[in-house]
Amino acid sequence: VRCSKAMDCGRKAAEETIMEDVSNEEDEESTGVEDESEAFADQHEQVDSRSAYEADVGIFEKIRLENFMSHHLFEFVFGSNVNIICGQNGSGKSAIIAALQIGLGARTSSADRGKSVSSYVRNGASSGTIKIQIRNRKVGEVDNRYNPHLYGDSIIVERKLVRTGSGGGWTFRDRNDRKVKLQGIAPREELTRILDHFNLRVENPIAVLTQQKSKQFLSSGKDTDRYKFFMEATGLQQVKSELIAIARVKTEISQILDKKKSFVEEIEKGLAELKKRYDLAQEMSTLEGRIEELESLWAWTLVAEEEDTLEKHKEQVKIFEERIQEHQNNTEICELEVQRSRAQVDSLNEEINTATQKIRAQTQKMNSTRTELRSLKQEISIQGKEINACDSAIRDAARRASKLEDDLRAARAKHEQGNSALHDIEKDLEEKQAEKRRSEANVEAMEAELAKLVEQLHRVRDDMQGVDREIQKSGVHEDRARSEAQQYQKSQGNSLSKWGRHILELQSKIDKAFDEGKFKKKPIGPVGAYVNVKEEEWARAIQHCLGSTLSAYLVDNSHDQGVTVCKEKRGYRSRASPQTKTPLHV
DNA sequence: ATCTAATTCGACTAGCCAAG
DNA sequence: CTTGGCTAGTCGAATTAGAT
Repeated sequence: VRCSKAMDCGRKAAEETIMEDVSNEEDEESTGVEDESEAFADQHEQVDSRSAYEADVGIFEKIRLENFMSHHLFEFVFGSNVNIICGQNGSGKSAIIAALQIGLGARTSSADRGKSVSSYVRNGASSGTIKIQIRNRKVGEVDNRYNPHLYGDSIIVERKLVRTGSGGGWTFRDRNDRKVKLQGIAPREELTRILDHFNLRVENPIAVLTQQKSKQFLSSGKDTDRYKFFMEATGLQQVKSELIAIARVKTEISQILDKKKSFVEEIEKGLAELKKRYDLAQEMSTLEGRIEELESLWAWTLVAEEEDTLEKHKEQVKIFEERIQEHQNNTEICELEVQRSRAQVDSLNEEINTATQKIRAQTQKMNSTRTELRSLKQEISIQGKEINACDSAIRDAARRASKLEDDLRAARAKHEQGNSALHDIEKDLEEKQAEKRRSEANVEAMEAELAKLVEQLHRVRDDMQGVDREIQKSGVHEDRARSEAQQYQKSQGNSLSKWGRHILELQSKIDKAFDEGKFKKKPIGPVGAYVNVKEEEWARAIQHCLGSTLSAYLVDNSHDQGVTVCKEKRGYRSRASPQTKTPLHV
């Protein structure tokens, strides 16, 4: 099945190179994907053929797609200059452009064909692959190659797309389809470097003008859109955003610089402080040297003084030695005197002994006399004790007589006191009786007051019963009013008017459009009419969160999405996503 | 090679305000 | 009252590092 045509205008303007989707050939399909990979690397002979005007680096040599959009397996060798691809609608021409964009890292939104990477995987397949070969060779003296020691004459960028979850990624291969190991650089960064090196701008609308971009440029009447397109196409938008980023970085750096300056000031202050301390330390060191000198001087002065003192002491010692000699001479004379004195003492001792013997004899006589005196004193003591006993007996008799007289006086006084107490008790009794009579009168008055209070209490109870009967009557009225309100709400709930002022009119127009066959399937809505709130207290919160969605209508196919039932816009904003939410469009 | 969790970044939306 | 510009917040796709 013919898919596309490529015409190499650089070499042979009229010659056609017909490319075919190899997946649709039965015998090719049986070879499998791995065989195709080898073929991808083996076709260099075709690629190497070169005209005099072709570029040495940065042009596409070949593209290979597996399970990408409508392509099961597709491979295309580009001509060296201008290539024109043509084919019937749906044959996959745009898919090749999209593959070049997605394969070289463009955002999926810029390729116009899908929102996520997974949407580019062919229906029925779980993953897909894009392989793009870019020329990287040197011919002549100028060398514009990118990392030739890693890639050689061609760089193959491979991107794997997966349908579910993540896991897709980038792989880089050399001319011989060998995987290149990146050292310390992320795959995405490597791709950016390659694209920057070759100045490949796959998101620039001038480089790749998609159908949507061309419509935006050609048919939009708005100057802002045209200006936006101009900014993107000329790269000024990128320059502008880079300038903004640079300005931001500059501001951050100047802030850091200010901080560092203040930091330096602090350090300088610290340095001055340290210098001051250093000067002080040096001054102290000088003073310490001076102190050492003075200490040394002082020590030698002391030494000189001590030497003078020593001389003086030596002279005194000489004087003392002379005196000692004199004393020794005196001592000898004194010893002779002592010997004479001792002889005198001996004679005196003999005289003392004889006197002592005489004293002993006199002492024995005195002792016998003392014994006789002691026996006489004992006899006198016994006589004295007997006299004392007689005296104490006389005193006891006198004390008993005195006590009897006291008892007699006390008995007489007690008798007189008893008479006066009896008189006091009689007086007290009279007072108590008078007080009792007063209390009885008080009790009678209080009983009368109590009777009045009981009567008042009965009256208040009667009043309260009347009020209770009134309250019961009011409750009955309230229940009746509530049930009436519920009935009223139920009757209002059937109305669609609460979902918007124009909702009834819109509903009738939708009904009419459906009857006329404008819709494949009747739109469902308003959404709010299908929302059931289990607990009434959440109703307002839910209404607030859902907002205008409550008054929207739902369709389930792209045909019905484009149907307009009301051209004029009344009170609704149509800018956000008019075809999906604004009630006037469904 | 595959899967998961964390992070980044762009697209989208609601709300506010000013101009016509 | 409508429209358009601006901003803050949210959501989800894409990417990457790390584990298996």
